[in-house]
Amino acid sequence: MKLATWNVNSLAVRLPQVLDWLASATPDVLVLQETKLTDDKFPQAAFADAGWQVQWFGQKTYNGVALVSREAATDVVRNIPGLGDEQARVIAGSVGGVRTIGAYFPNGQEPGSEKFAYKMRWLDALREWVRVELQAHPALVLMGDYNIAPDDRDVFDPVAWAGQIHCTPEERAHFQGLLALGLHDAFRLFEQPPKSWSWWDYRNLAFRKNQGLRIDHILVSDALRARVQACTIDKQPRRNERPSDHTPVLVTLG
DNA sequence: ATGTCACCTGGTAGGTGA
Repeated sequence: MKLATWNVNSLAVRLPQVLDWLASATPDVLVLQETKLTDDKFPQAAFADAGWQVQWFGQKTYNGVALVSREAATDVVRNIPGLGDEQARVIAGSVGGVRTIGAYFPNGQEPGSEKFAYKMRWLDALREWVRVELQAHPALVLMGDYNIAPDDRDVFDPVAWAGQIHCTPEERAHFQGLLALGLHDAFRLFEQPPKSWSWWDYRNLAFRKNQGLRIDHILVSDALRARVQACTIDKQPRRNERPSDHTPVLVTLG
C-alpha cells in the first residue's frame, strides 16, 4: 500500500499535474494541501473520471485539503474536532485499514506574530486529537505540509534559518511532541541522500540550486512501523512547467 | 536581490499570504 502527500498550491492550477502524477505514481492514497477552492468548485468529476474517490474540504483563496483514494474512504472527519477552526486544514478518513490524516499545518509567518500563536494553538489541538485517534485507530498515518523542518539536516542553510519560521525551537518541540505519541518520521527510518528537501522557494532559483527545506512529512504509528518498506521524495513534479513549490512525499507499506 | 507565484479586490495595479 502506497500513501502520499502533496501541497499543490492551488488545485485549479495544478489539477492536470495531479492527475498525471496519480496515473504514473499509482498511490493508493494521496492527500492534498492548499487546494484553495471552495467546496462547490472542487473538481470531483475529474477525479472520478480517472477512477479516483475523493473527499474534500476547502474555503475561498486559502488553505483547503483533499483525500484522494482508489477505495472509498470511510469515517471522514473535517478539521480538528472541537477546535472551531475557521481555516480548512485537515481531512481524515480510513482506507485499507489505515487511519489517514492529511493536514496543512499553519505557516506561522514569523515567531512572535499572531499567526505564530495560532500555529502553536493549532499544534496543541492537533496533538490532543491525534492522541485520541491513535487509541481508536492504532494503524495511523499523519501526513501533510507540516511547515516545520524538524532538524538542521532538513534545512539547506541551517545557520541562516536558525530561529526563523519552520525552524524555531517551539515548532521543533511540537514535532517531537507528535513523535512522543508513538509516531515515527517515515523518511528517517531509512538512510537518505543528504540535502533532501520537499519544498523550494519559487525565488532565487532555489530549486536549481537545491536550496530547500524538508517540511512535508509522513508520520506512521508504532503499529505500522514494521510495515514501512520505503519513504521517498519524488522531485519530478517540481521540474514541471508551472510547478507547485512543494513536491510529493510517499510511503510504502507492506 | 525585497529576486516568484496565486488569488483577491477592483479594476487593467496593489495587497496579502506563502
